[in-house]
Amino acid sequence: MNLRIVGDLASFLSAKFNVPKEKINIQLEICPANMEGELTVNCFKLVPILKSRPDTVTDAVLEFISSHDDVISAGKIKAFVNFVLKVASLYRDTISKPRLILESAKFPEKDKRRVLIEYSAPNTNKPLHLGHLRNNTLGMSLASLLKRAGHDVFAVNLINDRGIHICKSMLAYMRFGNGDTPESTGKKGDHFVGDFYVKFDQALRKELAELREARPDLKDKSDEDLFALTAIGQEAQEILRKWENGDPETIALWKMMNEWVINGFSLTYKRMGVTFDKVYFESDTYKMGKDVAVSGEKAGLFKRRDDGAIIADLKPFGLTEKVLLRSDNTSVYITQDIGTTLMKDEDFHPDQQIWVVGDEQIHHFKTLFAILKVLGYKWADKLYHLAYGMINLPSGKMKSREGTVVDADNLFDDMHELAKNAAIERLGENIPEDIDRRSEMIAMGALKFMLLKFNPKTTIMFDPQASIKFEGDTGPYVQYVCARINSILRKYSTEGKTLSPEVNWGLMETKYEKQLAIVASLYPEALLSAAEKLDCSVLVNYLLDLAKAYNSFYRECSVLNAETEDLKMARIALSSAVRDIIADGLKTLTIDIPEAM
RNA sequence: GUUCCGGUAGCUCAGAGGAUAGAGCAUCUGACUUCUAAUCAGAGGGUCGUGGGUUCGAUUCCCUCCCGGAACACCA
Repeated sequence: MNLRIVGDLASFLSAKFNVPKEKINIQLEICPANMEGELTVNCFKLVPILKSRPDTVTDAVLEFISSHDDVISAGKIKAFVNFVLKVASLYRDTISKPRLILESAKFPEKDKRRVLIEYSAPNTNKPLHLGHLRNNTLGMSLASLLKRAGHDVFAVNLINDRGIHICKSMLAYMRFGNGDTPESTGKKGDHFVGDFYVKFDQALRKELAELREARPDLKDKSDEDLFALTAIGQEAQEILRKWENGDPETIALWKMMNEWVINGFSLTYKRMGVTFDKVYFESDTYKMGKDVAVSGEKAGLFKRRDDGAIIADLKPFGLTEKVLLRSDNTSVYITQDIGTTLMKDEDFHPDQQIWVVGDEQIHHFKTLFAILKVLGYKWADKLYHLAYGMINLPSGKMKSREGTVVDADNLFDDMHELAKNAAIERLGENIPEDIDRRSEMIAMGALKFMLLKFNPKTTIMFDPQASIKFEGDTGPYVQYVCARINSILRKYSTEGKTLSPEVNWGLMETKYEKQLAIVASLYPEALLSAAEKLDCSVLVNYLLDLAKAYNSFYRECSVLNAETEDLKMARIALSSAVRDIIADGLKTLTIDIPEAM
């Protein structure tokens, strides 16, 4: 919102209190509904800047505002100055230049950065579930948001395609596969492989039970401890060894099964709209970072322990010692992450790297960032772990063993079906040809919106009965506003009329119209605040506010049946501007909008 | 044990020094011969986990404690 009166007030206060104008940052607020006025200056916030008493500041602000040309009325309550703008001034400074609003939702050129976002990072042993959907949605929407705000953004995926987990699926396939393939069974590749992972787990649990039966002394050991004592566990580890030694048969099976899974993932990604600038595979990167550990030790940055292991001392960072290279010269998880971080830096030269990874890895990333600081990389303090919370079900945590995991593809299908049924119910006889396309946009919009509405770090509760909604604070609620406006614009153009460049904005005098104009003009603040905080929920909640303001306006102020042709024109211009802003916002969040609903 | 995150309406969540703490859902009332009711208007519903402190002012910042979750590997 760029009101003339704000700049004028800053000049006035600057002169009166002898404070440089640049220091006077006035954030106008929307006046609470139960107060007299439309806009508010919170004078408490100016007190420290102007180094004066609240009363003095408030009186000065009130004096200036009430005598300003743009103002109809003003008053103060405590240290709040509430005022009402002249209608023409309000529109002049807000919605009458919609293109300007959209254009100013961008960081200035000098703040432009190169940002690299890594997200998704799936394991290739089973299909994606709701937790992955939160990751993917957060990652792709954040990438899109930062791009929209003016940064150069690169998104990468690091697929975890090697390790014991895929060996488990391979072993189960060797045992129970009968040479089936996704093609021969008609199953999506990731689900096909995931089923074998489940079969492995079932066989393992059977062996674990037998082992505990036969060896009472092991009864209290954890599954992890006993894994290497089971025949099936040993066999899986043998496959991992063969893989590491490049055994051709093992490699061939591994390649085949990974391809199945990744083909399956790409269908899910496509449906969500997930894309990457580059995809890394852990099978290529898992040995990286060793040389950094070694050269870091030579440079005196890391220590060599008596047994030969290389260790980073992170006590200055409030952390403990961390092994980077074992005494047998093999690397650990974090060593690999050091390597891939450096590789991504080489590949993209970003100013900032962001990882979208669950909050259970907060400690890991603190450690990683500390090590990179020890290594002296100047960009190390810009690294950011977007740590998001888990998703719980009413029954508690999602557990694959208990079959309570919400499968991504199934969820998509369920939501699509529900959206379609809801549409058919509303449309009655007139089922449009593109009903499936529409239902898909509504379903995916509802899902993404739901996942983005919460602050990323909160643990969220997903109740299928309650969370799958198309009414209230949802994506479809916002989409629906666009559909309504589209409908108005369609009807208007079939009247043979086009939007006039001459709009008399000042004709719109109701509180609904003015409120809508004010909220709409706050779009740049919302978008940039979301980008600055790396938090899409800021933008989501803004779009809900704007959609609400439009729906109130819609009910109270008829557009096509406005009293005069000029008023109709003005309301159409207002509606059109709101539609463009909402469309821009939803697109920024990677949410599509159906033309009609 | 240490560290981190959370505790706000019946439920799911916003608010992060400022006005009488908000939204959606659920419950109840009202509004479709009207530009799309996936909508709108209204009602009820709160000791902002507890106890202290900081100040003009604290749900917000600091400390105590209680409750829930997570992390603290030579696992990934």
